[in-house]
Formats: sequence, structure tokens, C-alpha cells
Amino acid sequence: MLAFFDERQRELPWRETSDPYRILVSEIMLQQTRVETVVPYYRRWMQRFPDPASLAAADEEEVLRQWQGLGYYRRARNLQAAAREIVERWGGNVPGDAKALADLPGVGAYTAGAMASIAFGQAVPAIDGNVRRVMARLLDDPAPGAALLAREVGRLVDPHRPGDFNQALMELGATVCTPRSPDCAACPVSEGCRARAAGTQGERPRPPRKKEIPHRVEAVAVVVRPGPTGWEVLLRRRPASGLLGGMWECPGVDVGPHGSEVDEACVVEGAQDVALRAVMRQQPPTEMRPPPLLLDRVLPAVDHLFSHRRVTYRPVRFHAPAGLPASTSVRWVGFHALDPLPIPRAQERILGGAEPEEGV
DNA sequence: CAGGCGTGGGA
DNA sequence: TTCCCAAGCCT
Repeated sequence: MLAFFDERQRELPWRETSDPYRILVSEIMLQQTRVETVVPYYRRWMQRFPDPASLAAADEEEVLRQWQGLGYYRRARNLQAAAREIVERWGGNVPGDAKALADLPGVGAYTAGAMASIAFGQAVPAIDGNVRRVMARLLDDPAPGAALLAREVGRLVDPHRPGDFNQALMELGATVCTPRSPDCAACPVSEGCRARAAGTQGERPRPPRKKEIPHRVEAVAVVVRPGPTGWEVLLRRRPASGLLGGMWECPGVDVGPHGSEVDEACVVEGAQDVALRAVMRQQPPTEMRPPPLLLDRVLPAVDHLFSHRRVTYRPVRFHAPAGLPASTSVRWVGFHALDPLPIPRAQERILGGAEPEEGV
């Protein structure tokens, strides 16, 4: 495995350093995310947040902005929380103790093992999806449990080069022992592979049963108004927890399952309703009258697939008068001043086709 | 332990 | 188009 790694490992930016912080950032970014996707994010991140102190001191909004497009945004919040813990509790140095690592927010069994072995040279296993698949095939076990995997990999890990060994196992899974059509001819350990001997490598590990993902329709209010430098749009910030936590978006509301009787009138009504709610929030409840929102037009639908649900956004554009106030969770932002705000992909697509053509 | 939690790329 | 993911973690 070590010879395989020495010969076949890919050149990756986080393999050019021994800085535990940099390795931590790469591990968090790589959770459920492709290497090719991570590389540019990693480079930009290291430019902006080169050490735990700079990350700890940053505005959370900028942290999320740097993460924009990577997905699973809780990782970004957790990473900043981890940086703050590293600064305050560990003097700015990532702790090398496996227990202390696992206590950091966003660091679970895999990441703690990866950090302990790769960054600190400890002979512990690091079991991710690749390793699970490789071991399931080597053992010809359709569903190896966590305890068995930890035991077996822990027994195999090289005490002199634990980090390289763990990465070799992952690299093998990523480039040779792939989920579909594994290249057994190129595998350095195919002779000891029980699934290969039995011809069952295509069935290991057993694929998990897939669940039906719900498809919802969401009415979206694109409320625009003339501003000093062009059109502005009303955005609200999502709650810190849950889907797209802390990201900014046009106000939207679920109006039912896709395929049901969701007609255009229903969409317009839902959008207007949620727009008014966003504008009215944090208003003096007494003399505030609902502001006039002029229906402009229904914009093209945007279909988006999340990890666990599918959403068809039905944006409707309204014009609002000047002078409506903002708050901590509601802002008016120029279409050409969206840069600093963390905005999810689907919202980018909605906003991309939402700016009025006419001048102010 | 099941389910929530993003995104983009390849088959 | 549709499906399957890809270096998991948290509740």
C-alpha cells in the first residue's frame, strides 16, 4: 500500500504541507465532497484564513461567503467554531490528542483519525467511505460494521507511516477500487482480495436502499426597488440551523407538493404574502400599514436538487416603494452588491434572471 | 439508528 | 433525464 501511494498519489495542495490547521481545513472540506471541487476553495481559503487566529477573528458572514457553493454549510460554521476553540483553549495550535480532536465541532471519528495519523503521526485508523468499500471487498463482507473496520484497519496501519497508509487506502478506493467497475488489474492488493477471488467485488459493499425524496414547490418573492446605484432587492437571512443555515435568500414559502394543484394565482398569493411578512417584520406593530407591493411579473421557474429534497422555485417579482426599513435579518441589496453576502446556488440562479431590464 | 444536511459531474 | 454519488457529522 505504501509503495502504491508513493507511486500513484495525486498531487494535492494539502499534501504539500505538514501544518495541522491546513490539513484540518482540507479534511473538513473533503467531507462528502469531491477532490476536484475542493481544490480551488482550499486555495482561496488559505489565502484569506491562513491560520486559526485569522479564521477565529473573521465575521461569520465572510466565512460563509468563502464557503459559498461548497454545500453542507454547517461545516463552515463548525470550522470557525473549531478555530475559536483552538485559539482560546489550545493557544492557537491544533491539538494532537485524538480525544481533543474529536471534541472539536465538526470533527467526528473519521476526521479525528485522519488528523491524528496524517498530521500527528499516530498509528490509528481513519475510516471513510473509500476505506469502507475497500475493506468490504478485501473481506468480502457486504456490510462491515464500524467496530470490525476499526479493528481490522487498526491492525494493518503502518506504525512508521500511519498517515500515508490511511491515505493510501483512501487513494486506492478513489482511483482504483471505485464503486463501479473497479480496476482490479491495477490493484496492488488484488491477490489478497476475497471479493475478487469470489467475483463479488461489484456487490461489495451492499448498496443502501434509496429513499424517495420529496419534490416541493416554493413561491419566491423578488421584491425590487430603485436605489442610488441601481435596482435593489429584498433579502432575508435564514435561521442559523437547518437547511442553508445563515445564508441569504429572497423570501419564499412552501406552497405544496410538486404536481398538485399549485396554480399561478396560488404562487402569486404565496409570494406576496411572504414578501409582506418579510417587510413588516420588526416594525412598530401599531401604525404600520402594509406597504403597496406592485405585482410586476412571474419569472421563470428554477428547479433545484438538494441532498434530501427537490424544490421548484416559482419567483414572482414585485416593486416596492422607497423608504422601507431593513433589520438584522432583512436587507435591501443592490443587484451588483451581492458579492459579500453568502447566497445559495439556487438563489443565485433566481437572482440572475430577476433584475428589471429598465433603468431606474 | 434514521434522517437532515448541498453541490456539480459523470454514467 | 435520471440516477448515483464524494475523504461525514450531528441529532
